[in-house]
Parts: sequence; C-alpha cells; structure tokens
Amino acid sequence: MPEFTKEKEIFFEHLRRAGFKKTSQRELILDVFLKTEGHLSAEDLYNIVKVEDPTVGFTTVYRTLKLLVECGLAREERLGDGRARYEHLYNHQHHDHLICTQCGQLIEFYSEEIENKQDEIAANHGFHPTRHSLRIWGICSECQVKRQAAGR
Amino acid sequence: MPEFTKEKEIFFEHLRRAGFKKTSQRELILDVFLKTEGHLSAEDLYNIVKVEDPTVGFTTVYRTLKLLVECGLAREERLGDGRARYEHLYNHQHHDHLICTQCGQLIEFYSEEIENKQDEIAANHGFHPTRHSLRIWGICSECQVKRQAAGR
DNA sequence: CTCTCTGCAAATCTTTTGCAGTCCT
DNA sequence: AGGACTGCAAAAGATTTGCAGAGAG
Repeated sequence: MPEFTKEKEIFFEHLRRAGFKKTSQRELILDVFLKTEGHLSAEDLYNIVKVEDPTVGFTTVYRTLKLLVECGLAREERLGDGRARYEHLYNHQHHDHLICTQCGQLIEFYSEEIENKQDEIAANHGFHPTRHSLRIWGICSECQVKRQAAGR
Repeated sequence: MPEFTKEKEIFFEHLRRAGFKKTSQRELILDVFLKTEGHLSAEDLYNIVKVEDPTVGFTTVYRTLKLLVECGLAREERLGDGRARYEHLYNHQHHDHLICTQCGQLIEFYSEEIENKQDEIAANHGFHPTRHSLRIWGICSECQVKRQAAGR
C-alpha cells in the first residue's frame, strides 16, 4: 500500500486543529479510500474497509468521510442515484461529470474556459465561491448505438 | 388565476400519451405550482396546495411533480439541504444557481458561453445531453460583509 | 365497465444521533 | 484521568410503495 504521506499529514493536521484524535480506524479508512478509484458511496467504502478490518463500523466510515471532505481530501457528489458519492483528490485534478442515464457510465472532463467563466460570474455577483458542481446527464455514445440497434 | 393554457396542453398531452388520466387534483397542482415562484420542495408545494384544497394528499403532489418533470414543465434540483426542490419553467429561461452556504440565498444566472462549452464537451465525447445542473456554492456579498463586521 | 388515480398508512433507504464502553493524548 | 472515539442500535428524514375505495374515459 502506498504511504500517502502528504495526504495523511493533511488529515492528521486537520484533526489536530479541530481537537480530534488520530485513530487506527481513521487511518485505515483514509488509506483504503485513497487507494480506491471511483465514486464510492459511504456503504461502498464501508464494504471495502471491512475486508481489511471487519470490526470497523459503518458509522465510523460515514463520519470519517465527512472529516475528509472538511479537510479537502474528498469531494461529495450526487450523481443522481439518491445517495452521496465520494471521490478522493489524490493525484486528481478538479473535474466535472457526464453521466449516462442509461448505463450509469461516468465520464470526467475539465474545461478551463468553464472554470474561468464561473469565477467571472461569481465575481460579478460579489459572490465568493468555495466549491461547485457541474453535471451533464444524457446518453453516452455506446448507449446511443444500442438504442439505434433496438430501433428507437 | 392565469390560464396557463400552453402549459396545461403540454401536461395533458403528456398524460394522454402515457395513458394517464386528467384529474382535478393534477390540474390544481399544476396551477398552484406554476403561479408560485421559487424553489419548492414537494412538501412546500403540498402545503400551498392544501390551502386551495385540503383534501389533496402529499402522495399526489409528489407523484404529480414527477410527471411535471417528465414532460419538461418542472426541473428538479438539489441545492444542498438534502431535499429535492422543484422550479417551474413557465416564463423562465434555463439558468444555473449560486448558492450561499451562509444564508441560503439563491442567485440565478445564465451564461451562453458556458452552455455552448457544455454542448461542445458533450459532442466531443459523443454524448447526447438531456439536462444539466451547474451549482456554485460560496458566500454571498451580504454575508461577506457580515463576516467582516464580525471580525472573521 | 375497466383501468388509473387518490389518500392513507406503512415500508424503504439513506443519513444522522444517543449511548455505553474503549482508546488516544 | 479526561475527553474524544467507536460500534451498535435506534431515530430521523425524505422518498416511495401497497392497497382499498373513488373517479376518469
């Protein structure tokens, strides 16, 4: 397992500042979260963590995810299935999502122009942005082909 | 009460096509929804509808909102408070939202450039977009002033 | 008449919290 | 030692569904 040294420092520093404690559960959850790619629900992560340590509870995973969001190591997104999903920001730049409503496929994209335009709009309203979320739902190219084949 | 003739046609046509029926409850809910500005939760709308007809149930409001989304008369958004909010598209052009995490204020904005860029990105991925949502969270100008006054 | 709709109540599902015992610092 | 943490179980919310009687077509 990689060390994730920098990320751990960020996390532990956040805990220290808030007067919270460093525990083996929190460290394990961070490790598992960082090494897993994808958009995980709290339950998904819980299931993966359980493999490494079956004694860890769902509540702890859930609460640790909130902490990770607070210190900027995780991002919470709702992609349309009614539950929160989390992605880590280890070796990831900020991005937005295309979401296929047919097969659930996620495509990540990044647009400098859109980012700049957003900042410009916020500034025009005297608004100080802290985070944003751009989601585009539709039909991915694979599903369009399937649809045509089905004659729709 | 305005007639909302065009909107009713759209709604009733949608019902007809899907083999659903036109009922007084559905018509009342549509009327109340269209004449109310803002971002309503299903419960908000239910409470307003109850004033006009106390016999209408929450379930019917809830199910009617889903129908209105289906036929494009309503848009569902999650603005961060954990519940779905609905806005009607009567005399409204598409827009996105700035959301103040301090006071909850909503600012609507529209950017042709961002819209175009989104379409371009979708096209580059062979993706056929059906809807999108861009939300920017942060601190509105009023709350920034309050914060400074409080010395933060 | 038939098939959908309605409103109620109850079920679901996710997220959140209270608590008693345990573990960092 | 003291306060935070953990895991369980239960609460809280929002959303969704089953059902029996009512109503549209």
